Amino acid sequence: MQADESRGGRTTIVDVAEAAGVSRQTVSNALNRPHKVAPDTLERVLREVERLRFTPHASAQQLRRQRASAFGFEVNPSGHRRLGHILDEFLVELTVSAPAHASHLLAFAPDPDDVIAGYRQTLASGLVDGFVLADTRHADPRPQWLIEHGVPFVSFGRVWDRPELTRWVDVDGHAGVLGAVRHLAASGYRQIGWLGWPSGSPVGDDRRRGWADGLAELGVTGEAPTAESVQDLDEATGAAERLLDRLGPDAAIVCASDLLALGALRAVRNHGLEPGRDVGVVGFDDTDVAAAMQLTSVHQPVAEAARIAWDLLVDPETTSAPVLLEPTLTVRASSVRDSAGAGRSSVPEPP
Amino acid sequence: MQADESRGGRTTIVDVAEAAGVSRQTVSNALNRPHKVAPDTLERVLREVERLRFTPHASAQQLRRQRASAFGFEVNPSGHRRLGHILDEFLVELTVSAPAHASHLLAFAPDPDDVIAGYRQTLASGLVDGFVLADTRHADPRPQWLIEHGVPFVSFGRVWDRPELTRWVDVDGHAGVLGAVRHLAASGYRQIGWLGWPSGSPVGDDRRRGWADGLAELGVTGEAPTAESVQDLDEATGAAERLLDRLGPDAAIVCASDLLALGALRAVRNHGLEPGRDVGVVGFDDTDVAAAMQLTSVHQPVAEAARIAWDLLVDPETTSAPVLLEPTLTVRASSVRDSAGAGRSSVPEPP
DNA sequence: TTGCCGGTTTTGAACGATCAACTCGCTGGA
DNA sequence: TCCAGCGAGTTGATCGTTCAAAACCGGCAA
Repeated sequence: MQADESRGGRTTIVDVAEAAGVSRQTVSNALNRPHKVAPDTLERVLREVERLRFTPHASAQQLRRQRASAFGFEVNPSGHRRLGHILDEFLVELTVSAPAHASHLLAFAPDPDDVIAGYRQTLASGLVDGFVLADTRHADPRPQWLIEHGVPFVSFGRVWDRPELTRWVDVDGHAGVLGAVRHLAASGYRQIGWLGWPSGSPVGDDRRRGWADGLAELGVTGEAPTAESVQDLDEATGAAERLLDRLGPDAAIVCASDLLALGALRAVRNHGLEPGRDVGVVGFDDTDVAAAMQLTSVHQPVAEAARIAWDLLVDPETTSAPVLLEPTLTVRASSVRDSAGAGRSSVPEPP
Repeated sequence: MQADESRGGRTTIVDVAEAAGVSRQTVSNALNRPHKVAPDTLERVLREVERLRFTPHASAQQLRRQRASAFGFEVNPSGHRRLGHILDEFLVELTVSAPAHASHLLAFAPDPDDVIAGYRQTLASGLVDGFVLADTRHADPRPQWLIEHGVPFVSFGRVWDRPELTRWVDVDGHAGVLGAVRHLAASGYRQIGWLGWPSGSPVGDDRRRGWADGLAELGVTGEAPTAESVQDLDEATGAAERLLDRLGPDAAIVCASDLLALGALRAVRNHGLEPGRDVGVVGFDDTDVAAAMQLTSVHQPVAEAARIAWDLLVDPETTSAPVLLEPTLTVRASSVRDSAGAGRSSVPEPP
């Protein structure tokens, strides 16, 4: 059929060049620097590119350009998997927006005993130009190492230990919880307690401050009831029960996570009360579990975070300021007081 | 320090060769065909590889070998996201076992309007050698296209339309549900109903057959009560309520998914009954939601499936038979009749 | 005529690895 | 004595692309 594929397997830039009657470099220019090619030549070349369905060989480009146009994303085996799948979702959204930045994403799983080695290895193989960090821990060794070695990266989540860094996107947990408090107050709940993680976790502390500032805004002074629990359902249930004992009627509980909120729901039930009608409950992350339990929850704009992460990574000049995204509140039955038709909620569910 | 990096940036095979006093090809052989290198030379070369922390440049290898040692995995934006994250988990486990097969995984998100184009493009770029399919739909165009173009692939999930294919791993839904039926019978539930998807979905039909065969094994004859619902919580709840009306005391409901099971739990509550003690409920997939709701559920061995997928993909000769994995049952309160500390470890109520 | 200019296109080299063919020294059978 | 055969190691070519520099070319001023 086509003399072009005479060489065998794949269609290369040379096949296109011959078909269009130009040199390989002109084809390359047509694709990468169209302004350097005469208009009619350009059209002819692009027509052949189209016709032959030419796709440049990525490895050859990477080798010559000394750039992979790819970034690494660390995934972890099921062990330290939390309730909810915010990070899975973030990975998916990163992948979706990758082509818009002429890049792709490489998932990799470093050895838990030496995470840095995994990063070093992946980088040295030339498969990636940099990394997208997520789930930034306290005393996280990764930012330090990456900076020392001049490796580009962005982080989903502030780099708490190094406030001078600006290359991150995060969701404003403080604002999210503050919004939840306002919503509860507007819905008529009279007392609003906090069920959070033990202090020391930067994310948890930030969310808690949102709650405290919300109360201040409402004019509440003095000690407000709080309880603490680690990320475990039974423990959260117990903590929530103790919290309930200290709350008056028409109270609500704002929680640092959906798992804690689930514990709160159970505690409310155990007290013979009904979530929503008797006690408001709000969670954080808007996970599947929240949807299934009709739990009002703070929703993170993950897709937007992913897009911004790419911007920061690929066009570092244009977007240099750190970005703090505003979460939204997904309102469901657990924070609605007049639950007509209890058990079947009137709140529309997201898919 | 080291004369090796005189050339500048990265450490190449030539640097290692000079340091070890051999030619580049010998270094290559030492790494790829150690048996072709004399023992003492081998040791000397490997020592230098270690010392200089040499990592071969993946693009260069890929270009020369005409092989990417990478496989594509399709991810989809949040739209058609289902309850549970089996596929996210599968992706993670694939990534974890990738290095064991000297490969890696590339996530990509095809245009939903022309999925095949995404596959063609990804393949043509030379970034991958083949694909891992998951979530094989009915009348799925992908296997057809891949076969026609001689592209290697495995599938997580049988390729239902083409029974002659053998390149897949799957979890035996039939056996999983059968095991659930046995468990329920052994736990003392006297009547076991089925809450499934409308027939026509191969996965759902397979699971349903597991239930039917379980009943047959127990000696149940005649019509047993079933109900159908699409994957939607409210609809599932309604279907389960109708099913409950037709079940006697000490009954149990086996469901085709955790979402359906969640509907069943709500229906049980709406009838003033308690899951587990009064009505057994079993779901499928053992998602976060199941764990949170104390729902007994059929658990898929995802990590094992991922490992086998790599085997089938990378060493096609050694493992040629299709593999059907046995799921396990994660037993929780929703299928335990004597809920001793009721309220604590028992099933939380949905609102 | 010559020289130079700017836009356009082509040619040689290189990215870093592996494949294929070759060299070298040695052994052993005819 | 000769040379086929073998193990160990080397060298040249190559994968497909882009960079850098050179070549081409019509036009226009000197």
